[in-house]
Amino acid sequence: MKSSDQAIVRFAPSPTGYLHIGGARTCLFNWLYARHTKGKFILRIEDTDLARSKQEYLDEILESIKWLGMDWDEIYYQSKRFDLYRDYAQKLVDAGRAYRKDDAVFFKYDFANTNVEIDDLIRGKIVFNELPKEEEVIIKKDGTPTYNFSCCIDDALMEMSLVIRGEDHISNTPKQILMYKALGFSVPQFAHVPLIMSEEGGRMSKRYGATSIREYKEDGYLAEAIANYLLLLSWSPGGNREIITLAEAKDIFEIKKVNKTAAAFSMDKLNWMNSEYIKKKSPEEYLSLVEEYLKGKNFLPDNIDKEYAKKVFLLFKDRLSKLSDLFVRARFCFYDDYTYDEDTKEILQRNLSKEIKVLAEKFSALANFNHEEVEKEFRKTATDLGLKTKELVHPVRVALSGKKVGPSLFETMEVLGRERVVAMLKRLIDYWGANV
RNA sequence: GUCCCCAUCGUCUAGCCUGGUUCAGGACAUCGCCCUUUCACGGCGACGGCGCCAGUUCAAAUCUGGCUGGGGACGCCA
Repeated sequence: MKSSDQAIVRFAPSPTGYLHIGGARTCLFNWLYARHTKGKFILRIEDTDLARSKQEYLDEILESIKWLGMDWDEIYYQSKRFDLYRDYAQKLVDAGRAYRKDDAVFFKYDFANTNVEIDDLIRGKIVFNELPKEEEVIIKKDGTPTYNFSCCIDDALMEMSLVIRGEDHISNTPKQILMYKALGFSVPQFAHVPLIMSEEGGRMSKRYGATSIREYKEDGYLAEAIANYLLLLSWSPGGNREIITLAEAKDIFEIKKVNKTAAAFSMDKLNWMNSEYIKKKSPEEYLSLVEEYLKGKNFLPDNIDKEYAKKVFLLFKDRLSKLSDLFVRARFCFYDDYTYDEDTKEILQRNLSKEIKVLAEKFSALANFNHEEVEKEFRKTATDLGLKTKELVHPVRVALSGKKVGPSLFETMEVLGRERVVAMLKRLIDYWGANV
C-alpha cells in the first residue's frame, strides 16, 4: 500500500473514437492529481467492445495524450483481462449474488442497501433514492464484461484511491458501489468533474466544430495552449492567472478546487491563448514548430528557398491565432496567382496608376532594397506625389497580397524582394487598365 | 417519465466553505480612444453579472428552503 497522500488514479479511455476535448481534460486532471501527489497515473484501455474498438483509435489516443505533455506509469488493456472478470462473475454466482441465463451473467442488486451514498470530492455527498433496475448484466453472452462490472473490478484491483471521471458517470456510481460491496471490495472516493459544453451550451459534438485533440493539432494549435485552455475550464490557478504550464499547474493543482459547473468551450478564447503561446516562442522555436506543422501539408511550392520561407513565416509570427492561418495569410508570398479580395474593392476604386508607376520606378532604382530604405523612398515618393503615406500604403498592400490586412508593409516588401514587388505593382496597374 | 447534478458579466472565472474588508475583481469577445502604415500587436478606457421568491441575521453573492432555468443518466456502449 502506498501512503494515503500518494494518489493512484487512472484515465480509462475507450478506443472507439479519437481522444476528444472532454476526455483530454479528464485525463489532464487525473495526471495532474497523480503528479501533484507524487502518486501513480494509470492508463486503462477499456476495449471490451471488440466490435467497435480499433487499433487506429488506440494509437491516436495515446499519441494525443503524449502530445499534450502527459505520460503514464502503467497501462492495462481490459481485453486481456476477460478471464479475470469471468472469475469474479463466477464468484458472485457461487455466492448467490448473480445467476446465468442465455450465456450471460446477471448481477442481482442488494435492495437492502438501496440508499447509496457517493462520497464525491467535488460535490460532497450524493444520495440516490432509487435504483433503476433489479438486476444488471455483468457478463454479456459473448463472454465479455459490461462497463460497470469491469470498471469496478479494475478500480478495486488496481487500488484506485480516487476515481476522477466525467459527471456523466454519476448515475453509474450507485450501481458500481453496490458491486464493490457484493465483491467485498472497499469503495474508492470519487471526483466527478463537470462536462464541457459546446459554445451554444449543448453537448459537444462534431456539428459545432472540432471535438478531437487530433483535429486541433492539425489546425495548428499548440499542445501547451490546448492543455492550458482545457485546464481553465472548471479550474483556476487563482490570483487572476490564466497562462500556466502543466509543470506549474502540477505544483498547485487540487482536485477539490475543481468547480461543479459545466463550462462552455470558447473558440475565441482558445484562439487568443494559442496566439499568446505562439508569441511567447522564440523565433527558432516558432520556426521549427512551423516546419513540423507543414510536413505533409503540401503548402510550399516544390523548389522554394528555405531561408526565404523562414523570413516569410517570421513576418506573421505575432499575428497568428493558429498555424493554419498561414495558409490563407501567407499564401501570397509563395504564389502569385492570387486575386484581390472582395473587401479591397473600395481601396482600388481610386486609380493611382500614375503614382504606382512612379513608385515602381523609384524602387527599381533603389540601391538597397531593405525595409529602411524602402520605407524612406516610399514616404518621400508619396509626399512628392502629393499623397498621404497611407493613401499609397493601402493600394500597395492590396497589390502585393490581394488583402486588406497583413504584416508590416515595408518588412513584407523587403522579404518579397524588389523583383516581385515591382512585378506585383505592375500587375495592379494592369488591373486598373483593364477595369476602368 | 424516473433519478441525479448545476446556477456570479454574452463566455471562462475570482470571491462562497470560515456572512461585513466587494455599490463583486480578472480574462475572452464587443465597442471607443491612443500609437500607427491598414488590420493586427501594444497602451488606456467603456459596456456588462451575483436567475427569481421567501427565510435566517444588525448584515447575504456568500447560510437555508422553494421556484425557475440549464445539464446529465436511464443499452448484453463505455
